[in-house]
Amino acid sequence: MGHPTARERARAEFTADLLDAARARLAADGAAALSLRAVARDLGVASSAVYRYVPSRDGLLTLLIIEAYDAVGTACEAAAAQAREAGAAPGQVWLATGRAFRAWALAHPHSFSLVYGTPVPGYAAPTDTVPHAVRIWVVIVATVIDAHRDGSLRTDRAMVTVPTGTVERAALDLGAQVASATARAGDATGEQAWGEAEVVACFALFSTLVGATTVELFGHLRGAATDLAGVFDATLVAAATGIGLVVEP
Amino acid sequence: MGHPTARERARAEFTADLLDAARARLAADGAAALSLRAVARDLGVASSAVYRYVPSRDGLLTLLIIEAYDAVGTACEAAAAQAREAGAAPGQVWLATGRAFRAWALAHPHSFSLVYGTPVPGYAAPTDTVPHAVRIWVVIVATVIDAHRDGSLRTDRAMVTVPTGTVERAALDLGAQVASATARAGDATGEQAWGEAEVVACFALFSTLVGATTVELFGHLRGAATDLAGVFDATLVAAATGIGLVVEP
DNA sequence: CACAAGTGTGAGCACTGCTCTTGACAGTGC
DNA sequence: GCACTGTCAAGAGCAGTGCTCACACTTGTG
Repeated sequence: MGHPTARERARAEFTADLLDAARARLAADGAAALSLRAVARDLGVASSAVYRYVPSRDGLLTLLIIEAYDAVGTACEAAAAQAREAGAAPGQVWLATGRAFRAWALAHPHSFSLVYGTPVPGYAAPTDTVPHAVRIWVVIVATVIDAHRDGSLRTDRAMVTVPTGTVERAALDLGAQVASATARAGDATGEQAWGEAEVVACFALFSTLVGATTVELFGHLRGAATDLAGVFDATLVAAATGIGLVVEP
Repeated sequence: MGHPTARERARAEFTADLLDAARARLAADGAAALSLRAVARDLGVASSAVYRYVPSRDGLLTLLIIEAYDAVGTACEAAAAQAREAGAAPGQVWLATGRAFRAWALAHPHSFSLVYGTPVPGYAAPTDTVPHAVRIWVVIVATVIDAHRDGSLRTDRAMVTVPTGTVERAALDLGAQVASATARAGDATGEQAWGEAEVVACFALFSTLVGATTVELFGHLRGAATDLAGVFDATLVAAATGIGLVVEP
C-alpha cells in the first residue's frame, strides 16, 4: 500500500471511468434504461469485463444511489449552513434547505427518481445506503431543534399531536444525537422538550419536501402553474406553518 | 350493433381477460417488470396475439394508468362524500380523503407507483389520461371551497402568499367550475374570493398527500416510526393547518 | 524464472418488445 | 354451395438485455 502498483492504479481509474459513464447514462436515459452493456460500449470494452469491477447491475445501481444521497445531502447541508451563517432564522434555513433540494432534483431528475421515486422492482436497497440517506434528515432535524431553542417553533400554533409510541427509538435517538452535537454552551433548555411530536414534525416536513418535488418533477402540475418555484416555496412555508415553525417573509 | 356478433363478444371477453391478467401481473411484479409475453403466457396464448388487442406495451400501460386514476379517484370521492354526508367539517373531509388515498395506495402499491411514482422512461402519458387524473383534484378543490364558504378556512392563520400570475388559467377555471357546480342557493359569497392563493393551497395539500404516501410506501420511514397511520394523519393535519384549514380533533 | 492472481474477450443462455409472414377460420355476396 | 374478404393465432426472426464461462493474455510476486 506504500506505492500503488500500476494494476491498482489502472483499476481505480477504470472504476472511476465506469462510474462516470454510468452516471452519464443515468442522467440521459434514467435508471430503468441503465444498461450494463451500453455502459460497456461507451467505455469501448466487452460487456463481460464490467463484471470484474461491479458485481451486477444492481450493484452498480447501489453505487449510484449512494452517490445521489450524498449529492443531495451535501447540497442541503451547504445551503442550510450558509443560511445559518448569514444569520437566517430557522424558518428561512428550512426554506433554503428545501430550495437546494428542489434545485438538485431539477438538475438531476433521474438521480432523484432513483432514490425518492419508485423503487426498482426486485431491488432491495442494501443497508450501506442508510447512512447516506440519513444526511438530509440530519439537516431537517437540526433546523427544527434550532427553532426549538430560539423560540421560532410555536408549538401552540401547530396541530401535530401523536400518541406515545408512534416514533421508533432510533429516530428519537437521532434527534438527541443532533441536539447534543449542536448544543452551545449554556442552552440545555430545549433538550428535554425534544420528543415524539417534534420527530413527527420532521417527518411532515420531509414528506412535503419529497411530495412537492415529486409532484412538480413528475409533471402533475403541468398546465396548472406557471411559477413552479413560487408554488414550491408556498408549499414549504405552509408545511412549516403547519408544524408551528414560523417563516418570516 | 343491435346484437353483437359472436366475434365481437369474443373480442370483448378476451380484452377483459387480458386486462385482468395484466392487472394481476402489475400487482405482483410492478410496472417496470410488466412483460407482454408473460401476460400472454398467463393467458395461454402466443405473445403476438396480444398485439391484436393492444397496440403495444405502452398502450397496455396507458389502460392500466387510466384504471388506476379512476380507482383512486373513486375511492377518494366516495370517502369525501361519505364524510360530508355525515356532517363532517371540511377539515375532517380532507382527512377522510387523505386516508382513503393512503388506503388505496397501500392496497395497490404498484398502481400507485404507476401514476404517482417515477414516470416510465420513454413513455409520455397520452392526453386521454388527464380527465381521470383530475378527479382527485376535484375532490380537494371542492373541500377547500367548502371550507372557504363555511368559514373553517382561516386564511389569517395561513402563510400562503403568491404573486399574481403563478397559477395557470386552466387551474383557476377548474376551481370556478367546481364552485358553481357545488353552489347551494344563496351563497354566492365566497366565489369572488376564490383566487390564486386558494389554488396554491390545493397544490400544497396535494403535494403533501402524494409526499406522505410516497415516503411511507417507498420505505423512507422504515425503522423510523411504528404507527405509520398516525404519522400520516399528523402530516395531513399539519398541511391543512399550514394553509389555514382548521381540523377539529 | 515460474507460478498465481488479475484482467479482457467472445461465445452462449434465457429473457425482453416488437414485426412480419404464414396459414386457418368466420362472415358475407353471388 | 362457393368464393371472397377481413380477422385472427402462431411462429420465426431481429435487436436488445443481464449474466456466466472457458480461454488467452498481462501483471505482480515467490
